[in-house]
Amino acid sequence: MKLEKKLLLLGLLQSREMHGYEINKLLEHRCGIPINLKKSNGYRLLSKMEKDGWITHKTEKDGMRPQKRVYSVTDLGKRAFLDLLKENLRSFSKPEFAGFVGLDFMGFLPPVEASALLSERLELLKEHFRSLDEISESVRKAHPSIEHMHLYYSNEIELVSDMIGRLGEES
Amino acid sequence: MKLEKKLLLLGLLQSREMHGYEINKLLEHRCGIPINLKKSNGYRLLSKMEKDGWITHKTEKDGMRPQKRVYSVTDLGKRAFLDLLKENLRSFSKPEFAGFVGLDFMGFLPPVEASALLSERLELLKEHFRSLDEISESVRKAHPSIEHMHLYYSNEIELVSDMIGRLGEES
DNA sequence: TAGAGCATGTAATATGTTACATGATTCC
DNA sequence: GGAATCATGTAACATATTACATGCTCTA
Repeated sequence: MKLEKKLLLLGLLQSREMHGYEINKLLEHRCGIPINLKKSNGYRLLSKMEKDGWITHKTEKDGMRPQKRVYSVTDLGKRAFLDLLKENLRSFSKPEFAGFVGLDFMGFLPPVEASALLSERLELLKEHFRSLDEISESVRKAHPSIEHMHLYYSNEIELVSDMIGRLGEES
Repeated sequence: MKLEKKLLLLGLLQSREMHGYEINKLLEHRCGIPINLKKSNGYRLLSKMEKDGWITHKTEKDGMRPQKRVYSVTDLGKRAFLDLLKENLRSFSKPEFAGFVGLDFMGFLPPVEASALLSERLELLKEHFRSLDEISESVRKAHPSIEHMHLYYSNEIELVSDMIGRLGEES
């Protein structure tokens, strides 16, 4: 996972220079970003990459606001970025579907209960889907990952709906 | 993630008693299991769950083979299992798609190169898909998670193929 | 007789999260 | 005047992987 997080940070910093807080804000809501990056982990990775010479920072100050460390990617970092990028495109990393584990054990619950629980889940899924769906056409065009996730969630919604339907027939 | 791993272990142990090595063998190849569980982590979780009173073991020995610790789920463990199961069905945990991160940065590479890398990836994807596909109809019927993953991979293959196609037109 | 498999784990390391700390500023 | 936001991080903890250790048995 770590490598993908570095790849993401290097990619973002190459589109424009940013400081830690700014990146964190960007990723915090992150409905359209395929991985999770928490605040303190973000800062840690930036420090690590700076120590490794992949990025450098200059200190900036706007008026009376706290100092910021504005990072930019070094030549070494750009080479590292390309290596990470190639590796990422070339290889296939099995995603983990933690939420699927329970599906195989639904038989342990009465169908009515399982159905109710899956309906709760369906609502959450739909809500998340809508947030992806609201992303503008132009942004999505430039971000194939969002298109991917969009399709994933629409299928997931269909599958869960079907399951609920089948549970209804059983009871 | 940890909770899903415990859920999985408890579920497996309720279908039949097993020892650590056996569970690990089962999950090691795991083309049809939605999460990863490495050997030493498996042993660790079993110890933890035993310490918490969720499972117990009896020691068995077949002939001259090493002793085994055969685990079974306690009443407390069964209750914990049901709680974990309900929580898993009810909630929606965003999967992370580490492999998608690079897709948004393809523009940093010449289309021909990106296309070649994605073709490598496509082969790996197809190979994995075939291994899922070989799972028998009856096993898949009993494991909705496999059906889910199966659909996921077939879509993923299509998307990556399309991308390669589009990159071909660009160059 | 060498290597794979059976069976258990520990130790060291890597990775990630949560809660906490700080101190100014801006908004209500 | 109090809460939210800006901005940085550290410390403690939680989780997971890798490499290593042990020692027996079965197979080629």
